[in-house]
Amino acid sequence: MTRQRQLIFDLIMAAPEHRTAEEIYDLARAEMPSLARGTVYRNLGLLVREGQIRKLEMPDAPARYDRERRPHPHLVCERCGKVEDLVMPDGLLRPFALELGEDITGYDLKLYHLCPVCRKKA
Amino acid sequence: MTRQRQLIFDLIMAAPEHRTAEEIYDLARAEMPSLARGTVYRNLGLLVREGQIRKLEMPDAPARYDRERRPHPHLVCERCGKVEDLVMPDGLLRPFALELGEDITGYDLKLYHLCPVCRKKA
DNA sequence: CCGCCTTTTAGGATTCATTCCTAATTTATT
DNA sequence: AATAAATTAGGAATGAATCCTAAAAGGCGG
Repeated sequence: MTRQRQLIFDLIMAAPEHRTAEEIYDLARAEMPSLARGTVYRNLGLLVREGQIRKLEMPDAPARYDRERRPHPHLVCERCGKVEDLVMPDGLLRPFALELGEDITGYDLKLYHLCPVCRKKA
Repeated sequence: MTRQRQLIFDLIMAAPEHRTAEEIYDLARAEMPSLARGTVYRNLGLLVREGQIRKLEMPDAPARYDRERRPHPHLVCERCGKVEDLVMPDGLLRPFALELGEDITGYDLKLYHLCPVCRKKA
């Protein structure tokens, strides 16, 4: 566990925001100006593979990273891309499990809306 | 409506596969060798904006295009990326509508599994 | 069918997120 | 502290997608 990996991990764990790699890079460089962009990407990938954090693919935008490791749906603003965590209601995917035979290994559920800030602008 | 746009549209409508832009480009060039890659991307974007087809963003892979315009969930093989359409059970998202106040503008639901071909290999 | 205006195309350059490369440094181990 | 293994900085490379421009095609009114 290197200083740079620790820093990246801490930054993600410190706040509920779903940041992009670039945002994490900028934040981290405020504390460690020599940090390389590639190091951020490599460690994010590593943390995801270890199951410590989650990667959130965003349509037509860079991926975001989520400190919450348990699977859950997301509410995404279709204008600005802001992301909020949602709670998965019990048994919501049951109809699919019944149809497909329980061999679902994961899911990705995004709901789109206009966040209050973007609604006001429009 | 140009020959190239018609060709791209026809190729998507002709088969249920969820192809990438590159696959569509290859198929189209078999019939029209002078077709430019940019023309494929531009027309796919155009067809999506018109609501004629749907764009499916795929994790760590190029986007795929779906001839079915009505919103619906997808079953995705986490190994090879093959995509199948699913039927959305009535009222599945109701719990969220109740919680969030009906202002959901769209959704994206992907279920991941291993397709039979990839299961056999593993 | 003809000219005129608008849209679209081919082809290549460009962008942007992300990955890869290598020598130098850091971390972990003995 | 010495050595082996892993990681870093920095920049080059990749790949999907977009953008640019001059040339070609569509589409219309006559």
